[in-house]
Formats: sequence, structure tokens, C-alpha cells
Amino acid sequence: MAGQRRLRLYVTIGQRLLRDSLLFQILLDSEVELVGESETGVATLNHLQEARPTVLLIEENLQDNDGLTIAEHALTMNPSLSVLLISDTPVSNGRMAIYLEAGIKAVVSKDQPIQELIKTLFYIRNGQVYIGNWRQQPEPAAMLAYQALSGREREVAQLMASRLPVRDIAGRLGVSCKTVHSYKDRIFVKLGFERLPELILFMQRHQHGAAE
Amino acid sequence: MAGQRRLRLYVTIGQRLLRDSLLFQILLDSEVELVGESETGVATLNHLQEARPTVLLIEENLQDNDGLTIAEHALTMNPSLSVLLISDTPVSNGRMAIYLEAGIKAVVSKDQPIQELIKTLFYIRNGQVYIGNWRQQPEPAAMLAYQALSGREREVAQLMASRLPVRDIAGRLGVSCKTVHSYKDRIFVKLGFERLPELILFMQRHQHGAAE
DNA sequence: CCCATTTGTAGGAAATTCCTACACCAACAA
DNA sequence: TTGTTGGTGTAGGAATTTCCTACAAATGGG
Repeated sequence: MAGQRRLRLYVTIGQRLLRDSLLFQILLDSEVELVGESETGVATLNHLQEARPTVLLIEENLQDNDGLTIAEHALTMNPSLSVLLISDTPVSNGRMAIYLEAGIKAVVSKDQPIQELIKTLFYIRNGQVYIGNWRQQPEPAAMLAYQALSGREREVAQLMASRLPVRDIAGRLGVSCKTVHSYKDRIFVKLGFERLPELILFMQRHQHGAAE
Repeated sequence: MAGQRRLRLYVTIGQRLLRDSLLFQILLDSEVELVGESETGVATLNHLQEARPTVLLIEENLQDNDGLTIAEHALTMNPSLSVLLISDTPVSNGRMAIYLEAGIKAVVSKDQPIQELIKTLFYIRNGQVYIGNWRQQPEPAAMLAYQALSGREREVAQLMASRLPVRDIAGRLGVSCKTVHSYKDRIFVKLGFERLPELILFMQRHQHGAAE
């Protein structure tokens, strides 16, 4: 499944701060094309026709309405729309059933990491349903991922996370810059990261036992 | 005043989604060093001693407490800490007065753009108080900024926002790649952006009149 | 003991960032 | 009017980053 063309995304999130910061992350992926955004449910329904998104990312609790209702309306207008609901709290199985019944493709809660949201976004983009199994575990994947790093890779990850320039890392380890870049690449591939902030956060949390 | 060394940041935000996505943006700036994060007020007070941040970014409404109270405690422990409070709603002048009284350096609401938050973060980092004048204006700065772009720059901005590769933009405009890069640089400088997603969002909002 | 994978190392090509340059034109000042 | 200043269109160079490939030594499984 080569996953068709661009993921045409419409975002409905009330608060600007969350909308902006989420969008900044999501738009880093060149597969994503933002076709519209709103703060309210009504505005969403008004713009959905012309925006023609394939995926709707919508908050459950909106100022003027609830996301589920809006999503249902949107789905009657365009049944092939994939809806990802953002809930304020973790969803129980019972509520999940209701959502699925309504035609929602997936739900993420605001307690989940952003990567989870983005992963889900791509997962449902072809119409598949995604039932997340993210249950507030103590950073399971993260710990496992760290184990996967080799000794040298960990050294480099450490130094990168402290923002030491590649050149200096190379110097300190006594290898060439190219080698450091190779480590960098491998680390990012292994951990599934794309940019430095992700690594910084990961290392921070790993060191402090993710016990926040 | 060259603004001392790194900005040592501690973040207290309950919901992971917002915390992550905010942090990913904030950490793009190499001046920022994340020294800790928590979900709750109590955890924050426990970790603050050893983390020794210069700036505390804290939500007003926490699960276990309110950010103002936590901030006050933190300030008695370390009066030189700069606190930036994130409120759920726009702050009235009256509330602002209370916050300032308590020693808070600035407040941003969740209805503000993320750039506003980051700007404020840096503004208060040396202990200055910042009284934002952001009053839900219809993207004032944004529109003005767009005016500041020259004709050619607008063309390039448009094409970049649609994710056309630099090479193709150069081809279409009949200039060299280097020239396109120059435009890119100038656009980013003029608009104060650092990365493509910011430009994409900006152009999107500009076209649709920011009337969401 | 042999084969497959991982690890440590690095090179090349292309793209990006950051900085500098420069001619041209318009506006403004003396 | 002439000289100066600043924005615009254009581009080059250096350093860095990204993406991909390579390859020998080590390691682990069968």
C-alpha cells in the first residue's frame, strides 16, 4: 500500500497554543498538506466542503459543541473522511466502542506523547481503524529503544543531547566527523527520531527515569 | 547585555501532548537547556532544588494544585527564578496585577500563538517582567509582515509553502538555486521564522484571511 | 565452525545554512 | 542636482547536514 498522495489534513482545535505547536510538528512531514483549520465545530462544518480533507483531527471538547457530534455531521457529508479524535482524558473501552460506532477511526488522549498522535494520523489515513494500546506505561518503548543503542551510539547520543557540535564530538571521541554523522543517522533511525529536540527530550527522560 | 549563558528551563505541564509539542518547539533553540519537567505541582517543588532552572514555565491549572501557588513556593525557595505562567484563558488586567504581585514575570494564555510564548520566555529570562499586549487581534503582525515581502519574495514564499523543492522553484522562476536560497533566507529573516512549517502555516492563514 | 547481523568506521553526492557581494533603482537630503 | 542610503533581484563560497553506500571486525545463532 503506497498510501495515496498527500495526507490532506483539517485540524479543529480550540486553543491556539496547542493547535500551533501540534501543527508545527505535524507539518514537518512532507506528506502532510494542511487544507484548513478551525477553532470551533461550526466553522469546521462550514469549511469542510471546500477543504476536502482526507483526515480530520478534531478535539473532543470544543467551545461550541462536542467533537463527536461534529465528526458525525462531517461523516454524513463525507463518509470516506478519516476522523482522529483528541480526547482530554484516556478513553475507556466503553467510550471507545461508542466512538467506533460513530465512525471515528481512532482516538488519542492528551496524555499521550505527540509521536503517538502522529503515528495514528498516518495509520488511519487510508481509512483503517486504529485502536491504540497506549495505556500510560512507564515509557516502555523508550527504554527498549535505548537498549537497542550500542555503546558508541550511546556516547554520541549523550553528547548530541548536550548540544555539543558534531566537530567537538568527533574530537572528543577521536574519530572523524563523518563517523559521528553515521552514528547520528543510526541513532535517529533506531529511535525513530527526526530532529534534535526529540533526542534531547528522550535522553532527559531516560536519565531521570521518566519518573515525572 | 549579552544575556547570560544557557536558559535553564523547567517545565510543568500536566498533559503530555501539550508538553511534548511545546518542548519540541522550544528546544529548537540552542540557547535553551531543559533541566527538568513535571506533570504536577508537588513533583515540581521536589525537583526544583536540584534542577536549578533560571526559568519556570508552569501551567496555571494543574491536577494537584494551581500554578500560582506552586510558583509562589518556588519563588520563596529561589527568588531569582523567572516564572512564566500559562493560563487557560486570556488574563484580565486585574488578574495580571495579582500575578505580578506574586512575583510572576509574565503570563501567556493558551489562546496565544506559540511564538508569543517563546518570545516571552526569552524576554523574561534575565528577570525582566513582560506584560504582553496580545489581545486577540486579527493577526496584526502577520499581515504587516506579509506586506514587508517584495514581489519576488512572495512568489517564492508561495511556492515554498506548497512544498515545491528549491530546485523546481528555481526552474520555474528561471533563476539559480542559489538565488532561491537567498529569497528563502530573506523571507525567513523578515518573518522571523526558522523552519518550513511556520511558513506553511503563515501562508495558509494569510490566504484564508485568518478568519478561522 | 559458518553465516547473518551488528558495530565501528568512513566516503561521496546533494541539499541546506550562513554569510558576503554587487548592480540597480527609488527615495531622500543637502 | 547630486550624493547617499536602503531595499530588491541576483548569485557565489564555505561549512554543515542529510542521505546513501561501503566495508572490515566482532558477535551471536544454529
